[in-house]
Amino acid sequence: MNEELLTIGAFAARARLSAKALRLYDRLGLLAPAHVDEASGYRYYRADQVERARLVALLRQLDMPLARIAEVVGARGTEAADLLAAYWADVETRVAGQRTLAEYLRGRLSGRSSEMYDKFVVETVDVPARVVITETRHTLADELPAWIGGSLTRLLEAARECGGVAGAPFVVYHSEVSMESDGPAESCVPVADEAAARAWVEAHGRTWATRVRVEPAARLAYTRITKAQVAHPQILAAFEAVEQWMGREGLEMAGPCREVYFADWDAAGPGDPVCDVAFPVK
Amino acid sequence: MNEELLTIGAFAARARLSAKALRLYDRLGLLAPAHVDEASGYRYYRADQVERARLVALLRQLDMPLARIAEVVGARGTEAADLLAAYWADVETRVAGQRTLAEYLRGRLSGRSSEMYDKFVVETVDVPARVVITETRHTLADELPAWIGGSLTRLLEAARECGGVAGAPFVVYHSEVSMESDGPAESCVPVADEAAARAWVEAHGRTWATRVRVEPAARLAYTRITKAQVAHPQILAAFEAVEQWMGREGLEMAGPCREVYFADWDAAGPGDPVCDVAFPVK
DNA sequence: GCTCAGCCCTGCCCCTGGGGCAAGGTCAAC
DNA sequence: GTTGACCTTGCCCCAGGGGCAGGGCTGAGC
Repeated sequence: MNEELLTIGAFAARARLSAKALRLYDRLGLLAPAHVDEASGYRYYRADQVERARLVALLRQLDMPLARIAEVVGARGTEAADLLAAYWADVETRVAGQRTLAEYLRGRLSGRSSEMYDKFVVETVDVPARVVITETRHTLADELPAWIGGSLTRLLEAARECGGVAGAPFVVYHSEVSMESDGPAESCVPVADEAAARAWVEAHGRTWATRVRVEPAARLAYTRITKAQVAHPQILAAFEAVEQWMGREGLEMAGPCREVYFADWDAAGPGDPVCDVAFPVK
Repeated sequence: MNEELLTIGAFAARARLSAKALRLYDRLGLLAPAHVDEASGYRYYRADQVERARLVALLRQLDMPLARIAEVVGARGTEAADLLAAYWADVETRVAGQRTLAEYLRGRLSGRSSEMYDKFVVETVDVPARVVITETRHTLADELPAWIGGSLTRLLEAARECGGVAGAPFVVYHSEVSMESDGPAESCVPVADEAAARAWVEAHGRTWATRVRVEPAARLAYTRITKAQVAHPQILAAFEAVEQWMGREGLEMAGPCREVYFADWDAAGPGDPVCDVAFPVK
């Protein structure tokens, strides 16, 4: 070899990685040694592989999964920078949500209820019985926003042929929707004309399993949240706050929780109120 | 039972947790069922345990380890809020460091070297040979700042009896110090009087394995960083930047890397320059 | 050429926080 | 009494390695 080859230990020291990690990366095809002795199995690395190994090590410092690291180090040109930027934007989004939740929990654990009221103002409102057209689906939390968007768009369009939209669209969670549990969730749009709705569903409702039902009158305990708060996990703080408030007020839950979208989602900024997180109470 | 007991499935639904998770929390003692049927092994929970379970679920949304969650839910009064605040502050610190590193890497991967120069200006300086008193220790990255602080404090005090401090203290990394690899690192304080230093070490140097040596003259490639940048993992960006610069300039590494602390650490603010990240070059 | 320390190899079990499945026991409604 | 939904334990799986055991390789000194 005219190029000096490094043993795994020497290479590990230069790359700021452990030999164990290098063997793993070899097995995963992320960083293969330049040469492997067939008889002994010894791995030998070229000095110019240090740069790639260093990059892997630095990306691991960002807790990037090895699969995504493989994409980054395999990308050409500015694509690698774009992949990194996308990954880091995801991290920042997640941390921002967790930050909101942490602030809420800190207030709750400290027992200073004034801080809680600062964060979530809970009130009640009576809503009459209404006819709604609905779609129901099992989905996980990460796909929920996309499904809600599509579903409400379809229902709002259909509502025009059912006497028009007669109230704010809402989504009912018949069971928990989280990263593990998949609901079901039911998106609902109130319409003015029940007969027209039943006719429309009869004619067009098969594609998305659209149904018509009467949402009974209820008293709702709710808190108003902003567009930025409508996401996991920070929205859990709002649900929690309403439930805590119900407990303090001695109100019992009378049905599944829901999110009421009373504003134009697309036109709203992150800080604008767009949604009420609500529970039916007795 | 006058209190209605919930089966694990019903309890899981109310608590927004999986039955699997509840069994794990039971085994870890984090959330024991109110009653376990001896014959069947069935777990039964009281409705008032939902609150604790919800809290666990929310803390898990913050990626808090179960061991720390156990501390939080077991704490009384405002202690729980303090533990949460401490945990979240750790997270924010870590993410802030990763954010800095991510920004550096994005600039590097995008290939726009101007951005790199914006972030790290690398220069060279010639330093003469000097007599230093040193302490050497194996330590991991998380304990490194505490050790550096204590060690340099001790050495600066000792230096007063060795003719005084004759230059900026520095720390030499003879091998990688990270979360996995433990160095060794060597803290050094230049002193004016070699004979006095050797006498002092002879008399008092056993406690901390203090030694005296001559640091040879060298040309250093270095970049200046702020107090906020002196932490893992973001400081790795500075080391990387200097090495990249050396590669472009055709300079070869001539010894172990080091951090030179030229300013008063305690008096500096997060944005003040306090440290040079340096490599000896040929 | 021999020896011995220091590398290196593979393989196995460990960690966290569960998910998923199989085999079998229970419970409640019909 | 049956049936189907629910519950139990136990085992294997994931990432991203750490740590150790048992054995092979290599190179420097003699």
